[in-house]
Amino acid sequence: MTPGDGARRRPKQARARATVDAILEGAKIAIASYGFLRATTHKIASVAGISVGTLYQYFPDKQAVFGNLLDHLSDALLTGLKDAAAEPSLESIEEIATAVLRTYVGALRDNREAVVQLLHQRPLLEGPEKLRRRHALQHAFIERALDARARLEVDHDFAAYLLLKAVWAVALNVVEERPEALDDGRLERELVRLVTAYLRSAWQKEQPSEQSQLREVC
Amino acid sequence: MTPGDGARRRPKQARARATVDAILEGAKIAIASYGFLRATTHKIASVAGISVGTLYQYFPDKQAVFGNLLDHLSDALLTGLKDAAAEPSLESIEEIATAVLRTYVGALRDNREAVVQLLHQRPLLEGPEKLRRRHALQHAFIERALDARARLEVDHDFAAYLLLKAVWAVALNVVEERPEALDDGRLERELVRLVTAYLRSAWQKEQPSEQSQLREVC
Amino acid sequence: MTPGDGARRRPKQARARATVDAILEGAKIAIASYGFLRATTHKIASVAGISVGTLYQYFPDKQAVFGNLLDHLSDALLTGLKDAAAEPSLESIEEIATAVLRTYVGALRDNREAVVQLLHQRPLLEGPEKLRRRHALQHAFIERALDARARLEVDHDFAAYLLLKAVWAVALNVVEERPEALDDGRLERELVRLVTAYLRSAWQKEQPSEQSQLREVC
Amino acid sequence: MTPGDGARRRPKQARARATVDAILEGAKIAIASYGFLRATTHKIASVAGISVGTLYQYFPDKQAVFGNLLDHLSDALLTGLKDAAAEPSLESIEEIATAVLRTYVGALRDNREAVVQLLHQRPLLEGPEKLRRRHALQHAFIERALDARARLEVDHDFAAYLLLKAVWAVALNVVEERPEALDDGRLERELVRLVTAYLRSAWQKEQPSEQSQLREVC
DNA sequence: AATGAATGAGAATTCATTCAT
DNA sequence: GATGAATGAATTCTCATTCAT
Repeated sequence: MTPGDGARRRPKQARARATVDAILEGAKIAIASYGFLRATTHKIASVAGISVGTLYQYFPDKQAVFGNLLDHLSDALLTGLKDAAAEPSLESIEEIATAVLRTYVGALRDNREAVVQLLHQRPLLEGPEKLRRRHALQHAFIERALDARARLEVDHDFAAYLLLKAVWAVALNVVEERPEALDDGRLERELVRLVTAYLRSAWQKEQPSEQSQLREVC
Repeated sequence: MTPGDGARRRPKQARARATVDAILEGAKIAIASYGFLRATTHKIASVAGISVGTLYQYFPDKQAVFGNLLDHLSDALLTGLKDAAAEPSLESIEEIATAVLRTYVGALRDNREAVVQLLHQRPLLEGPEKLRRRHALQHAFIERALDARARLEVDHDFAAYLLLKAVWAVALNVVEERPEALDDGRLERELVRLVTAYLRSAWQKEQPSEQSQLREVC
Repeated sequence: MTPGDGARRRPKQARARATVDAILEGAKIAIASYGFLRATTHKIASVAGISVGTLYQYFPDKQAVFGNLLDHLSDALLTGLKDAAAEPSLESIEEIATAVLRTYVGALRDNREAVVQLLHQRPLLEGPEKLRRRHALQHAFIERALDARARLEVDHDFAAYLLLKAVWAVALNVVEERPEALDDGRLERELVRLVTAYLRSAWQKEQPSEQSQLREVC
Repeated sequence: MTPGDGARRRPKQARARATVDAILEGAKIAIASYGFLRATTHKIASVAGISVGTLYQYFPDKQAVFGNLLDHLSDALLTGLKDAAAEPSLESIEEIATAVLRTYVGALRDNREAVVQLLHQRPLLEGPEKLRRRHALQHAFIERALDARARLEVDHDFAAYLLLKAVWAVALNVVEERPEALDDGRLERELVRLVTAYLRSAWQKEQPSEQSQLREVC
């Protein structure tokens, strides 16, 4: 039911590597231009400047192309997030959230069209297993950040999940429907507010005060 | 690009109305059973207990069927929300948010499968115009609620948009991936927290205190 | 691995029945004209005077078309054989063999091209299960004939199998390569000789004499 | 319609000869492993341990590969048959038939999978011309054997043809469907019976007795 | 109004063959 | 000579839509 999405052949030569990149780039452009449903293998190949046959020499099927593209984009995003959160100078929740979300929003700005289309289709592209595994990554990362700094009333797993989905969806939809908010900083600012406010609100009550607590933890 | 989605004929007789309903119900079931991409017109008609030909007598094309179904679901939801929010006994933000979100989550629980599949496809089903218009409804409603009760630092439009998207996405994903949270009340509770925390945080600073302010407004 | 070959829909109307027949006829002609490997679904549909879509409305896939055609031809053949062998006036092995093989050869004469191509592909068209089951029919029939009339040194099952294959293959190849022998009676005569000689030779030794034995049995 | 099947280049060096052999062996294995239809040029090359390009340096097209493989197998078989029949100590029809068919069946046992798949496809692989020519070889041989030893009622050509086809088909089918009979000697024994009985039956009537006649001839 | 048979453009995928390196 | 990347025509199958009955 969930098709594999590994590359069909491990490209050994430089030309082959370039072709794989061209295909992924072609897929990104084709999705952006025609939309997910209209991005046929022939169009992808055509945009990539190759023939269908070549596409199928490197990917077992259409899903694999999108799957790989998704992997690429996700990886790029995740790497950015890790770097942003690892910055030791960050102290308050606001600071961390700001750094992380700035990266998030920035990554989105760069790919816009394709990302939006593609990411909206994740449930179709990947079986629940794959999906959960992929999320586990970003997830684990956020959860770890939470664990390190605070004790919440909610289980951290669900809090991380909720924030991830909320941020994700808002950002994704803004790209499509309110692109101006992507550029004028409103998206970033309000996402920071959303995340920060939620986390503060979930702080365990017995702790002295939000302010002192925060000082202590960070 | 965005096909029309009005019904082809305005059904005046009861029988015709029943047929339309059967088709919409069939579409919902077909989507739930086979997934969005595999819900063909033949399957819809078959589930509805009619023939394809008849389906096309009431709807100009497939998109119209899904469009109408989406309208139905949205309308039902919106009505529920309105009723929930109109309840005069509600006072604090928590109370209002709780009432509204309880309705939201409840509606989701009832339709699960179909709703998830269908709603995930909205960006594909409808052009941006339609989408924006549809949102405008729920939107306007929430915005109005905000206007009536508070002055935020952010423009109310964007705040409403952000909350709508966040709540929507979280709820939708939970149905698919964390169904237990749908039933044990966690989803509802945390959504309330998310919305309330965000709104409090966005409160304009010059206002005396959250509590007094709230009393005044409501 | 072995695709189903039942009809996709049970045709209710006369037109549908006619279409199914047209498809089978088209398949037969297409095979005869282009050969088995070149008989594409489009060619079959085209020869049948319909569109591909219609073909797929009645058969789940290409194999099913050939499978059904095979069934038809086999059934026709088998019926002929039964009738031929049931004739009560037949007494000696020669007479029975002659009657049966005349039917066999006659059936072959009528369909020639298509039959040959199609029957040569049986191992591809049908999984071993289906194949064995199909054979079981003709087989059981021959075996019964043997049982009724004689005791052989060999197990009747293998004798029947051997004769079936031998006769089948010779006849099939003659259609292709020595069509003249099909028409001038040589094929029929020599097949009778082959079958009769084999059976006589396999007669159990302890029996008095071939002649008397034969009288007795028949 | 029937593509050429000579080797593209006449390999003079030992290395080239080894490559050709590797390709033929690869084709045999590929057929045995994947079946005739799925034995692609890439698979053949891959199994042979070379690249597609190299394959096409030695064979003009795919058919040529199979054609050559068929030649090889046939030649090997024919040589075996000749040797078997040339044995001067053989006297009766039974003895000759036994010797020849033992070789036949033995050759089959050694190649099983590939042979079956390949030989079933002969009518597809080769035009009628080629087919007739190829048969002519085995054929001429058998016919000569007949001429040397007996006078039949039938023309020897047709008798040889019939026996060849019958034996061939039975043996081929047994490999697939009754492999046990290939190993326990039943196949061989009954084929001998079939051939011997047929030939005896076709003996010209005016001859004194089968036994004396046979002595005389051999 | 309803039916369901027919349509055919379009999509995914395969594989024999070529050719630049 | 060898390689393997690239090609693209050909094939199977799907499904939204039409239309004769």
